[in-house]
Amino acid sequence: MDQNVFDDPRITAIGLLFEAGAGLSARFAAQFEEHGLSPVEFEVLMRLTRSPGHQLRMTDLAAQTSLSTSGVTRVVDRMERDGLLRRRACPSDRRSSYAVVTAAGLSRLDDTLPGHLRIIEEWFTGQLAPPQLEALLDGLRRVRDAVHPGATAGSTEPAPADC
Amino acid sequence: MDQNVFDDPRITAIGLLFEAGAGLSARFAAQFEEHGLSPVEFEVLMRLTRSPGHQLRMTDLAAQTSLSTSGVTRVVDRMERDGLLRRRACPSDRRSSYAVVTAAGLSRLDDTLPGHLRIIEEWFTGQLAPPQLEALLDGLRRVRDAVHPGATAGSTEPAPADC
DNA sequence: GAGCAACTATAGGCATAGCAATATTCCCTG
DNA sequence: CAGGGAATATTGCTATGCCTATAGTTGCTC
Repeated sequence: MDQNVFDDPRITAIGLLFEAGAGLSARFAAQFEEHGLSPVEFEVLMRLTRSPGHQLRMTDLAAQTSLSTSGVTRVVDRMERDGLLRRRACPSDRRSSYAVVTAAGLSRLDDTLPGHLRIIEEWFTGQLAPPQLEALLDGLRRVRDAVHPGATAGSTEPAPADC
Repeated sequence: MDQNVFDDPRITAIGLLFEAGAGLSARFAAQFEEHGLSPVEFEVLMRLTRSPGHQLRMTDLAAQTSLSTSGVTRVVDRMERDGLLRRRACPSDRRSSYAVVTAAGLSRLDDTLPGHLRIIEEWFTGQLAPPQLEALLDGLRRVRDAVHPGATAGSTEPAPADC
């Protein structure tokens, strides 16, 4: 085992990226919890709400989050039980069903977002001078586009209009 | 619900950070699996191996990873069963025990690291020109230091010499 | 030196999420 | 229009990790 590996600039770099992400994640999770949401539930709420009609097919929701389809089934189960979402059958394809954000879901997201944005600003974007931030984001964009797991909003084709 | 929220630069920024991280994580996980390691196991192996004596008390290991103490107990259980680690009692404090990397653990890490470094380079550091990368890392360092969960190597006081 | 609070590791119970299997539906091909 | 392969959502099983409780140890205070 070569001890020098730990000083490898690649190890340093990836360590920075993940430690920054972990620190932010922890703060996000704490704030989500104040509003009765888990990180995954918040993500689902965001993805659905930013989609046309505040809805998405289960499969598409899975593709846009880090969840598997069975994971989506279960998260939607929970959120439906809590009244944040409801399922709606797709009239044109009886295999598909849509997860739709309810008024309660929108309201919950409304309550949660201001604090969320405040945390992002306090611990991330506000830590850097504007040009520094731009440079950081440019780099991240580059990496994101390279590894792109297809998670960018709108990357999947819009759902059929009749659904 | 204000649709403009989704165009908020803070949302964009945090999205970039997390999508980049998620894409890299997925690739790492696939490569770890080729070597019979989970991401958490790799992290444990790294933290221990970079520590003096290739060992760390359970509590310190928990502090340096994203795991709780009970989580560490169980990961070390598995890795000990697989022969990658062993437990060693601390002679000066009978409450504590150390997780120590075995020869098999070092060898496993040796096998895994080259591919890991290759992935970092291919999808992260190699995606950017050197000055771009420096700018990105400067920004990340700034954010990391702000949110610092105390995970930086060597941040915890060195273990008593007799342990 | 007896009592007590803090610390350390572990075990039990619980929640979450992935994989594989399943049932249903769709669509294409002949 | 019949049949087979692909797609969709769900469920069972399993693995993982957190929270809480527990047992043992330490060190401080009186």
